Amino acid sequence: MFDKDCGNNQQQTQQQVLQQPPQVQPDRIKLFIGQIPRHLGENDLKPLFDPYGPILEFSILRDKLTGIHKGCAFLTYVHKESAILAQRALHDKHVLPGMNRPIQVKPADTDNRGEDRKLFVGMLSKSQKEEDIKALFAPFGGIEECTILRGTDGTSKGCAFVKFGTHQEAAAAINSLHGSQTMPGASSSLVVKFADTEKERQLRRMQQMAGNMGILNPFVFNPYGPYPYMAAAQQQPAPPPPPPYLVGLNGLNAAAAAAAAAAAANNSNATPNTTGMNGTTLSSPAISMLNGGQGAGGQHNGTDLYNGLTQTYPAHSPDMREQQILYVDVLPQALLGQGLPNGADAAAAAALHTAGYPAAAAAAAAAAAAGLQPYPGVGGAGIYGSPPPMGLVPSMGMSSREGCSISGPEGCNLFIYHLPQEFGDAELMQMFLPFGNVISSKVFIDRATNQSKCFGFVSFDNPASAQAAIQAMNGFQIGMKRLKVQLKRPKDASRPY
DNA sequence: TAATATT
Repeated sequence: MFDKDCGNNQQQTQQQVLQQPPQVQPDRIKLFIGQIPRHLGENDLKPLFDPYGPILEFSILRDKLTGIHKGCAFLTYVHKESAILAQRALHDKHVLPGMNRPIQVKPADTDNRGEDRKLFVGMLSKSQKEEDIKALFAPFGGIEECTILRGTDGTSKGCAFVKFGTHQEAAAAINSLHGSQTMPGASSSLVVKFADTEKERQLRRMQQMAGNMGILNPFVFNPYGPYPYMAAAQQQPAPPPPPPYLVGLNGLNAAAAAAAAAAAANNSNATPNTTGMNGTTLSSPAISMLNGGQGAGGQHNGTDLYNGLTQTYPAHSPDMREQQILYVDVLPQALLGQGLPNGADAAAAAALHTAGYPAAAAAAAAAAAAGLQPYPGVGGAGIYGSPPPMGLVPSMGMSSREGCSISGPEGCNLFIYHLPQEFGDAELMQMFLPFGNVISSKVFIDRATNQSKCFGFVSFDNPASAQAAIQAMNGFQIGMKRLKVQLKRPKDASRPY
């Protein structure tokens, strides 16, 4: 049958022949090969694919910068029929050594990666199988793929991906099925929506990491505050220079960002059963790679009080939306070897960073290293401007688990809900210092578990600062949660029961 | 309730 095709090609015009050499079928199929062990190269795998016909092109996908094996490949046979044979013979049929899922052999997705026709389905029963999901979605169109997400033990995670042939079919399924029913054992009605795009996934990972890692620096992170608001509202004569501890913090953030980004980008390199976090030291390539990245508006050198290394911190741009990149000259050596997330593929962080994910970089920058040493001064006299009024400074002897806090005047005291679990009084204070003199910060601690209850109080010495903080920080996203920042009600009104 | 990856 191949002879017949060659014959057809010979009948084409001279120009067509030049564009399309006769031995290559114009309708050849490029296959995507997945679940390839990362230690296998092209030559190791060729024997697997050779039996189905002559191969036109076969290449393992590798990271552009690092050359790291991505665990997948593209394969094009000379003949379309070979591709069909190979897919039929191999797809989902073998588990390559070291993998825990079978090899994938299927037509490669093109530019949009099929994302516009791929659905995420949530709130499924754990007992539902691929066939059940297919049956549910079949009325809306042709299903190209249906995958239930499972843990390594094979149990369903209660969600799935379903890929239709067209965007319209997928949309129809959403319209009819989303919220239409509640599956047995599910906590709410069926969720049917378009799957996250690759960028959204990156962001999600970053945010999760930011949330997991705790301390967050609104100076770097929050694209809409606090400065723009403060400038607009003229609550403060001028943005204060970054206090020394924030210079250090930015360095920490940058290092954490490098690590976070590396870990995120590194997911593709993780061996099965391994998550993104391990104790690997942030490797030196991170430093050199990140040195190449210049953040918009970031340039000034400062001296880190911890280690004396040169640092950079954001300039006081009137619009913090400009400041979405990492500001790094030199990562603090003190961070290296502190059990940051896997930085082994740190160059990938740079890749993420330079490949059009400024928001991801910013989100990554929001994550700061665990083990941050509070700068002497946090928790004491005000970092900015004049010290708080006498008698309002939290006593050094006050235990952070006592749950009491000092109130400022009415209109100056904030309730903060949905704090990250890791936040203590000091982190809470750091987060609100940009808005004025924080005279007290208190995270509530559960006595039984010694864990944060994820809410707390912050008090300022004036209502304008409190309002500025609400404006900038209410709704501020940390990880999967959003802060809720409200005025605390006066004492006499705060006893509803 | 979010993943093994798509030049």
